[in-house]
Amino acid sequence: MGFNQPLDPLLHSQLRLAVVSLLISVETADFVYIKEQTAATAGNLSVQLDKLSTAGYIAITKGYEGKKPKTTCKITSKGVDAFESYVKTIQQYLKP
Amino acid sequence: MGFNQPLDPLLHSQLRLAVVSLLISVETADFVYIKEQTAATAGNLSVQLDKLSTAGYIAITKGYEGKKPKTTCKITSKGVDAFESYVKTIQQYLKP
DNA sequence: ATAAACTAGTTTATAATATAAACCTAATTT
DNA sequence: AAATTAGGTTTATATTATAAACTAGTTTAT
Repeated sequence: MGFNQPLDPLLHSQLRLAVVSLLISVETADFVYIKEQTAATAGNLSVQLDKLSTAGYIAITKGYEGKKPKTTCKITSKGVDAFESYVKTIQQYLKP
Repeated sequence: MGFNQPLDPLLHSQLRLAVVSLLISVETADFVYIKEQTAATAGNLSVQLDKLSTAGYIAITKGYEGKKPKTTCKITSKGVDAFESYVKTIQQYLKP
């Protein structure tokens, strides 16, 4: 219980935290929906989804809905673990 | 109550959040103590204290203890407000 | 008394991040 | 068929965080 426990840098980013938080609550969401909910720009979202995916925090599936491309995201168990751990850690900063 | 409310970028930094959180709990602390508690490097701490001070979130007093320089920090009411607001905002990301 | 090491920081340089702007491909509308 | 829209990705730039190097002075050892 101090002020020196590291906060997972992958989650300590407004947009990535919002994405993971959203995915935890809905379990699956597509690019456009996430973009709307987080009010992010498409470019930024694309980059941050990539990072979360590379880290294994989310799984990205690319497919089509009719003729339109559709990118679907789902949180992984690793992502859930990381989020829960992040929450515990930052809570210590919030109520000391 | 969504995933798009901005987190004060001044507080959404591990070290600055730790500093402000610490100062809220102790009311006054010197450079060396903050450095120990947060396990920060002196350079990083110096920069981040400066930013918090410039923003008016903390007040920095430079004096001497005997012959040694002593930098003392204290949170301001603006800093308290900002911290409380930050806590409320990030809580919405943490328990959606 | 002087060199070596230590304290308390600051400044500067570098690496990492976030963001926006520009771009791409295909589909739809006019 | 030209322009617009949808769904993204890539690239360039600005901001941030961090460490490394440096400054100024003090204490300790020689």
